Amino acid sequence: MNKELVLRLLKYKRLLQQLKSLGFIKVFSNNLGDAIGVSPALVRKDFSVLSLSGNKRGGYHIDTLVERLNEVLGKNEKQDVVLVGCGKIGTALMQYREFERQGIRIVAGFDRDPQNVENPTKTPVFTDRQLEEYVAKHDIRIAVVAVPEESAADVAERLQQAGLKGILNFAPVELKSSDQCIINNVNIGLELENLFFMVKYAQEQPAAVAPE
Amino acid sequence: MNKELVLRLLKYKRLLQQLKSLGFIKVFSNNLGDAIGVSPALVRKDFSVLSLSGNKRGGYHIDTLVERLNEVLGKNEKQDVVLVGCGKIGTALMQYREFERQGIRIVAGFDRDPQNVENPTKTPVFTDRQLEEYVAKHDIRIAVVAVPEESAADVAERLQQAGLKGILNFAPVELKSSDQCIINNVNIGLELENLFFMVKYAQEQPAAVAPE
DNA sequence: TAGATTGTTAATCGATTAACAATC
DNA sequence: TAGATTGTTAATCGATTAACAATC
Repeated sequence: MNKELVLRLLKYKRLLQQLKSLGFIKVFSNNLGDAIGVSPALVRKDFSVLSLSGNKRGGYHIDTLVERLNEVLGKNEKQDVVLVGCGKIGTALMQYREFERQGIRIVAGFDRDPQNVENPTKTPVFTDRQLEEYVAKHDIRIAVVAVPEESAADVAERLQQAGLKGILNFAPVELKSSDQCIINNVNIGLELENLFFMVKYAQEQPAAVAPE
Repeated sequence: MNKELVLRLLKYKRLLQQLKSLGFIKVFSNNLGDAIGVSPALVRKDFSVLSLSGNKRGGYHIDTLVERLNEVLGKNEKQDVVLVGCGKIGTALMQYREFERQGIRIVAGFDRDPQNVENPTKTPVFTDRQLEEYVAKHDIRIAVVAVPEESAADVAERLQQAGLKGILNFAPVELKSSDQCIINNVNIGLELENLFFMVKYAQEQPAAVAPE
């Protein structure tokens, strides 16, 4: 179960739910492959790993797929997270509609200086000194980190000490996963620099580029 | 030149600049490897691809590395971008300090409804009807997209029509690169769902997890 | 010199794909 | 039946790593 595979499964799931809501009943591996940008063979392989099978002629039954994907990916589990760092990015995330749509809820924010946080939402924002207590009390497993670069490493350390199991990190530092805690880094600046380079390079050497 | 390699090169560059500013003169492949989380062999391989060489005993000279990396990655090129969609995430990005630190500048924002944009910055926000004109006039190559899911596909289409070469997409839809235009998707919800799964899975099957 | 590190080759590894028999 | 699609195996591909000779 590597990250890429899981991301594909999540994409299948989203897509299938959409198809279902549009009234589709079945789907072929090449439809799915086209839609998420992989080969039909890989789609079939992924499904076979999940012991999902289709019909030799009629493709896959969407309901069955969705059901099994929910089973594997864990549908209605509690998905509560805390947000550490309520600056511009942080508060934007507090209002991010997509989270609730995916069943994810930011239950509390923490900031070094909660007074200064412009918080138009109902989510409470506490001083970061209460972090450990809150996390323990509410059995929080996952945190979103949106603090400045300087504080990121310390915050991550504290979160791991507090027993958190997963961190989604927006600070522009590459934090490393440990056995106790899995960290996903979203490095916006890096993505954009990468894009600049890919574009420049594609212009110089039209043939040699392999996006994604 | 695949994406992973470019990301590593960007990370080397950042790290080396930091080391340099701390007064370091030289560095070994295993220092760099540890720092960015890859094997020393890969570091040496990457450098050898760039025809960078070190000293059999004394490691690599930081100045030489930085110089060559700037050469390859294109140091002081103009890095102007436009922002399409000035909602919560969009305006947060307008104020994102890390961009200017990396020499990236958001020169203009566009929104369907510029009146409603809370814009505490000097960056002008225009109506999206002016997008094509602005982009042509200022020779903009790259756009950051932070519009709602529903509009993302249309906006991407318009941007490609307008001749943009690269898009960094924050809308929760997977947009696909074409020959004309490279698209990097940053799907925050997906990253977080992924994290939830990885954490759950790691708990269930401690041995079988491979983060990142 | 002895020890350490580079540079590079060959081996490994894992993921993806081609291809095709099975079969609806 | 003829045609299309699955399910799976073996081949391919590319990236990473192990290992070691070269050498400072």
